[in-house]
Amino acid sequence: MSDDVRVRFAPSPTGRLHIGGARTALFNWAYARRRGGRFVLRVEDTDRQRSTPEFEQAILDGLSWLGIDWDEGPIVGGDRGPYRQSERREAHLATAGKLAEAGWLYRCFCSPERLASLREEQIARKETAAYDGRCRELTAEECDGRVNAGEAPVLRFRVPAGETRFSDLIRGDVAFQNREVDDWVTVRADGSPTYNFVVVCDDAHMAITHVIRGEEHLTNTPKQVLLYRALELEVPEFAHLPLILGQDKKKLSKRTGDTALDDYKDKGFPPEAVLNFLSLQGWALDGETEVFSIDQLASHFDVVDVSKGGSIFDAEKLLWLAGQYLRDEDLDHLVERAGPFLVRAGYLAESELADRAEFVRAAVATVQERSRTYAEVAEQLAYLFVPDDAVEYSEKGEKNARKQGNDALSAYLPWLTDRLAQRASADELRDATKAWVAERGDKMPALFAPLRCALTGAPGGPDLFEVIALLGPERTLARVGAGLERLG
RNA sequence: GGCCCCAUGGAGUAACUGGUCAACUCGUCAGGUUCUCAACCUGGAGACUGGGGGUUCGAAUCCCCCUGGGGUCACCA
Repeated sequence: MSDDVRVRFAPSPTGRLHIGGARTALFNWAYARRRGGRFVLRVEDTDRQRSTPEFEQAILDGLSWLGIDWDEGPIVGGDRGPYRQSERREAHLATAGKLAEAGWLYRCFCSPERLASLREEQIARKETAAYDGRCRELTAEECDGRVNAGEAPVLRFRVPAGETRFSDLIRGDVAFQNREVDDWVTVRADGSPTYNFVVVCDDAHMAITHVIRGEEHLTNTPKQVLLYRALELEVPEFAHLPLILGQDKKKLSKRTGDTALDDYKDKGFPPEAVLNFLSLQGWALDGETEVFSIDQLASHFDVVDVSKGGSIFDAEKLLWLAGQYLRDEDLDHLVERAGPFLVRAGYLAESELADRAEFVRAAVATVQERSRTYAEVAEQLAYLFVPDDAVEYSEKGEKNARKQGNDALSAYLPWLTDRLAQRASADELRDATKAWVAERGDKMPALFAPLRCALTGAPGGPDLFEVIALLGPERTLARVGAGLERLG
């Protein structure tokens, strides 16, 4: 039934939330919303060495930052918990017991060393590396004897002959020969259950109807399908999402760029833009609309529309999208988001954000249309927060200035001093200045290039009269004075 | 290497169940606008839909082969 769709996102808290994981979560979420189903969050923290509460928190925070909420899982609870895998150990072992009883599991005493050399040999012979079944037919007596002698066996799944096929919502029918699927370990020698085993236990327990995950799990699927059947459970629908690739066309990894969602948060990307971008990796709303909200995603998304091929992560397009969102933000909202970046850059103290609110607001307003991230907002305002005699002249800015010479600027200084004393408004000053330049028979850049360099050091930027308004008369004149010397 | 998956301009995608010039967005190039940068506007280049065979009146869409790329082969998840 379409109305009891249940999907899940099952990250392991062994690192920060990966950009690919974030998209997997997003597509699961969107599918649940579209179908009126439930989105379950399950934390797979069974690798106790590597799992930490901090990473778990970071992952939850990452999802929240994007605007993804979950109906069941950590914090919110639910009646099919616990949602932390480590807390489900008993249920896992009970299921293992049941399976063993039914004859699906057998004890294996092969040493890791034997398995390793077996693998090597098989690879050398160009065969599929798989367990050879040496312990498959041991009798109960033999096994008990070895256990009493102190050997600790693993429990392997007895893969039947034949083939396993399943239908993938994105890829269609997929078939694997069972002989290619080895008798994999379900319970380790120390009694802990393995990943492929617990995934099925948990997905079944949580009544997951659609398993939507990354393509790297495609080869795990036959093992899991076999397990569902052995357990006499209904097999869920599967959908394997194409991978997000780096510039090298390989699975996105740290080598090829920022892979953690946090990196984009830290770099000041609007979360809406990141979410929008992620949606576009493997999916399109209608083939025309590029910029859309999370609500539009939720009302249009369907996994069957996801494309099969992996997509290369294009940072340029993400930046473009970021700019779309940032320019569209309400100024107060933008100030709120960009403020922390001004503080982080060391331009302002936290308290000044409030104390100098009007100034900050006016400053941010000047760069909104030319910024794509909050970090860029701060970056472009850097010139405001340096001493007037130490404005950093960019190479290009200075070159532009020197090309024009100092004549216009030095003549302008006394004129400007006078105007500023009369408290001319930005608009008045702009008009008057242009008239003044024209009267001298100069081209506009003759004055503006050196003036811009003196005031901001940059080759381009906001309207200079807005800059002057931000700096105020005193600092403006100080900078022009300093500029005349430095450029002379 | 075995197995599995995939393949539309540089990138992301579209093209209903095969049907006129393969569409949109990013990027790129040129011009306009601006003191300038960005934004914005206009225009352009860029794909014989990886290659080769079929099926068909007709294929990016169906079939086969090849090539290329990726994923995966643990007592990690």
